[in-house]
Amino acid sequence: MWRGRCLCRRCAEQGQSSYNRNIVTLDFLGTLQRTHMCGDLRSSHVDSANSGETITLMGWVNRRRDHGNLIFLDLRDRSGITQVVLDKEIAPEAHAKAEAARPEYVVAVTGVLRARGEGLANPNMATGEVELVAHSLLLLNDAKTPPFSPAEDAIGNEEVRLKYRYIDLRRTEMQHNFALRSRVAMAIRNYLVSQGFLEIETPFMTRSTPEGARDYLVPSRVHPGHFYALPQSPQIFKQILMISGFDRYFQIARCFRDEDLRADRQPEFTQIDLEITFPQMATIFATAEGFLRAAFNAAGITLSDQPFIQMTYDQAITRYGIDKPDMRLPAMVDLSATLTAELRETLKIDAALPVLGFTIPRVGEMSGTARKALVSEIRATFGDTGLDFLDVARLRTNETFLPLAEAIAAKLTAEQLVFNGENFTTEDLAVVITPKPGTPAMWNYDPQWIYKRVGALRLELAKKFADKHKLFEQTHTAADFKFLWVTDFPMYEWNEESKTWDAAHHPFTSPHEDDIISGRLVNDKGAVRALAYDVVLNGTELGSGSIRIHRKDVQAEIFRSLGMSDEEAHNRFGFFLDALEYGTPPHGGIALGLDRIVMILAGAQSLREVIAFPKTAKAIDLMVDAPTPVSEQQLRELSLKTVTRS
RNA sequence: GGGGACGUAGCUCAGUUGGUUAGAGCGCUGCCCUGUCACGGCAGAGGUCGCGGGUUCGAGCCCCGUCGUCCCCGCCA
Repeated sequence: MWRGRCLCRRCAEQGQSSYNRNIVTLDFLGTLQRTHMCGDLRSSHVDSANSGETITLMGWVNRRRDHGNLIFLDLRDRSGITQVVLDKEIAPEAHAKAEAARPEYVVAVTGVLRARGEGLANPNMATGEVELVAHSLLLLNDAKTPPFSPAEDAIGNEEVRLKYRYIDLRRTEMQHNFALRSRVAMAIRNYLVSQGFLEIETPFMTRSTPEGARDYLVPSRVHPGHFYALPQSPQIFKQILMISGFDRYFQIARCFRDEDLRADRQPEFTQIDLEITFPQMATIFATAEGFLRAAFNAAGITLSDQPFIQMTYDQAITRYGIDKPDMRLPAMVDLSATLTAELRETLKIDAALPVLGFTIPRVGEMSGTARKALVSEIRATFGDTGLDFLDVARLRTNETFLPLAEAIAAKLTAEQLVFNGENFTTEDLAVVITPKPGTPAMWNYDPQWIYKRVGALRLELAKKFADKHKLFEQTHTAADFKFLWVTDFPMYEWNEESKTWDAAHHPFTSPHEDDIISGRLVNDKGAVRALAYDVVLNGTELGSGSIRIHRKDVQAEIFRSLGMSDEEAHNRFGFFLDALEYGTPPHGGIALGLDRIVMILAGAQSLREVIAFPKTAKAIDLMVDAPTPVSEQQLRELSLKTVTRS
């Protein structure tokens, strides 16, 4: 064995003295087969009869502890780690090879499993009762010193992790995440198939429909100047599958949206997409709840059989100030009724507007200084928004306001001060948000604006105090997961910029039948409710769906109301309008984000932890380095020319 | 498009008021070690302080610009 510095050009250039410190002679695998996985070995596998039965493990060197004539290798595969002992007296050749082994070398070990002696067991390891005494060791491959060690719990920065994703993915946590993801996806498939759903694939190369998100485009070589688009969702295809009579469709489908990213948004992501004919919302809810229970079950969590709670969009806004309420936090309460006319006068609070209160658990334990800091923080958060707040604990110290404080406390005690099974005193209440007089122009006297702004503050403060109050601590039981359905979304949203009505969901969503019959669809767009619904878990939107329009006349009316001429609608969706004319059954469905479900189940803070090869916030794949420029030749073939934008 | 945080050894980070030769832990290399399991001991290597410009006698530190990563707002039917 030649030992010395690697002299190859690459190492010389990089100055990496660490590469191949010892040039080792690598072994061939030959016909050797693995007999066990590292993480599976237990006392029951020990060769107690001394029959000499051997075990062969293969994997990566996790750690090496060299005691001279005795070397320990922690051998790792996806199942776990087993300690291998190399004793110079027992197996001198294997021992010599182990001297050359380094972390992340790939090795095969054959030997006899033995129980560790008294005091030698490691209770922190699943396999800590046993160790493999090596008779032979094969060095199947060496490894450069990795930029970070998969054996370490402390993880490096994301840039390095993403560049060397294959090393990052070796970490136990990541291995668990993807095993979990696989189990969850399988459980969902099994459930849906058992409910009579057919899995049908739809195209990736499809037609750009310039609604919603920006498309990723694919240029056509044979049709210069023409482009396919990657699907933002299989929406139209799944509706056409219903028109085609497939009755129940599902797909675990990749979707693509060219929008700015977040911790919970990737440019390509995976949806559990399904659609049924002759739908009642209850059927769709039961189906989604069914596969969610199956998915959680696959993660070892048994959810209750009770249907998820439901609330309307309006209720969500007035109680939580957001359309995806986190039910782990107490709701807001409208305290308008507790304010007498005199108090409103004294406090200069507008009689027409809501006065909202919410609790911050144990805020009463805060010191005076901390409380002051919180107060100025809230002021800063609101900025010059025309909102102000009252600190109830402060109100209690002022005789004028004592009745108000008592009234508020009484109302909150009734409705709010039991949280996570604990009772709080009114000292826990910090804030009551009131619209300040004199600056109504900023929010157009819109109560919704107040609800949403206070809702945002509620979330911010919850995050701030989350650790302190163990608000989001995971016990990994059903109690950690608060689901709900939000229904009756508005059909339209007013677009202040373009002065038009936009579809709040998508333009294939059916309005409430009542709102069609009553004529509201034409006369009072702002009041039209959609048969659209979201499923929300712990403040995260897991998915959304709707009952679709199945009548051509209704679909045409919706397109018109969105400011789309018949001609324009025909240009964009002609094929779909045609399809609607050939016997379209009522249909509806839903799509849920698989990545988000797995992220929550894994207790991860980012989708990147549950997507094997994710992209950065700027949509770059750091491992393969994509996107890249392409050759002039490729561009010419596609009849494309790049221009530099100023 | 906007706001914020970060960028110093392979990794995690420290670096005082701008002042001599930029440090620590881990990792890495060599030697020693038969019961370790985050092994230990001794010795050693390793730096374009993200990049570019400016101020200054002097810049890791101050200023301007730029690039990258992360978080948030806008955006995501």
